[in-house]
Amino acid sequence: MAYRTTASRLERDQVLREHVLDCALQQVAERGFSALTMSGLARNAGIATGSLYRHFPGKGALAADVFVKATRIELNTLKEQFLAPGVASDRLRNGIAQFAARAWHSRQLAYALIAEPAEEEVETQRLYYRQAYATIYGELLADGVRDGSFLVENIPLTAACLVGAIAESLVGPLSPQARVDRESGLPSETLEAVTHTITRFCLRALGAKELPQ
Amino acid sequence: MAYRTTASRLERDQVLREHVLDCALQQVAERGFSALTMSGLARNAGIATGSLYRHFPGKGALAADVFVKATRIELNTLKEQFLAPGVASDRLRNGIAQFAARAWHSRQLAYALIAEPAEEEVETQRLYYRQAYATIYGELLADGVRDGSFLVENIPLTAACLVGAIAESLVGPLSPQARVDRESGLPSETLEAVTHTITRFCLRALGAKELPQ
DNA sequence: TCAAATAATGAATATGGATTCAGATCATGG
DNA sequence: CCATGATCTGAATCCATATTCATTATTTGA
Repeated sequence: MAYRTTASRLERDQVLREHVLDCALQQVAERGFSALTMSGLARNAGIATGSLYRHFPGKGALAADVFVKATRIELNTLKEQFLAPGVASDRLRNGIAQFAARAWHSRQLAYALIAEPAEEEVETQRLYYRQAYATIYGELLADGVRDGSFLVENIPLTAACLVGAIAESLVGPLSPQARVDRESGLPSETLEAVTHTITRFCLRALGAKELPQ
Repeated sequence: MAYRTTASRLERDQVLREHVLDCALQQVAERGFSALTMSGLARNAGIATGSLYRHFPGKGALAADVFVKATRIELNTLKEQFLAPGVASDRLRNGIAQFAARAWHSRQLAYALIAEPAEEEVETQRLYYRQAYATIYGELLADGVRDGSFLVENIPLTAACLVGAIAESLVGPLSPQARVDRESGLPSETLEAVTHTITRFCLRALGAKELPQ
């Protein structure tokens, strides 16, 4: 007998799989999900088209894996801020600032993760992870109600409002960057100004006492 | 010579075109853009597939027309509320209540118009009309700043936040209806409760003095 | 009513990328 | 260094709709 599934083989498989995912993520970060084709990705990753199917059951699953890999990072980064010590309003402020900065510097990726039309499997994950976002916002709101930072009645729905406001204003079609890109080449609003406005909007909406400035 | 483009012919063409659009809109309202196929629509409208191409250059243009037809109605309905007499905060309240009620009662259509992935041409129009929404929100905000209802610095960005918060909480994956549909069959939150929470969120975010209740 | 011009028909074709698979290549144990 | 079987390859195939177009039906003016 020959060619048993040895440890080093599994290891190499795992490495190759990650390599493919990395290439795919790079493509998505540069040109969005619409630019992710199996043949293009294979070329990019230095393997044959058919070989992709040894690692992923199909394109939908591959795209979903890319989505999950990237989104988990964002979610965990935000969660870290939200779980830090301090009053809830400060934690929200920091979370928004960080999220905004990350989106600002990888706009195409942010758009792909939050809003770009994609495979059914990606939409399913998007649904799931939006819930996850809403949940951590909701937990922060609950903390804030307890520590007196916020005054909120319907926490889940309010969390949804927060997610929507932040997503739309940062990476949606109404974001300052999108507006500038399409209209004239005028200098965009600064990240600082945008962060300030969004933060103020959110804190006020939650009934926070102390506002920035 | 024969068969000049007579008035009655143009009239009939126009009527047929509207009939096709109505059928298409019905399909979209019932099952979303993903269920809109040329052959299906033709069957539905009682004409041949090829005949669709006498009225529309292609599927993308047709879908975009459906989108525009439906969205214009929503936009104008909202604009009417916003242009009514009274203080800005009241007008916003009424506008949100009406928008929420309409979305609540035609959820699939609302989702199709606001969030469903669709043809490139539809996305283009979506972009345009989101700007249009943001613009009328922005005008209302300007009014509100003048009449003392609101305290807002960056009007365009704040308008984007409003659009995002309302869209996400009403028709996005985080909306109460979506949450209930997927999880248990528990009775959904009422339209009134949802409207109340969203209104409160928005008014507070704008620095409005008097809140509901 | 007829001939000319236009519109309607729907089966056949085009399209564009995902998926497959027969053959080539490679890793392993003996 | 061979035999075995897993893996890799990429051109061929599939697939689901959008689109076309030769043919048939309608409309119009004379």
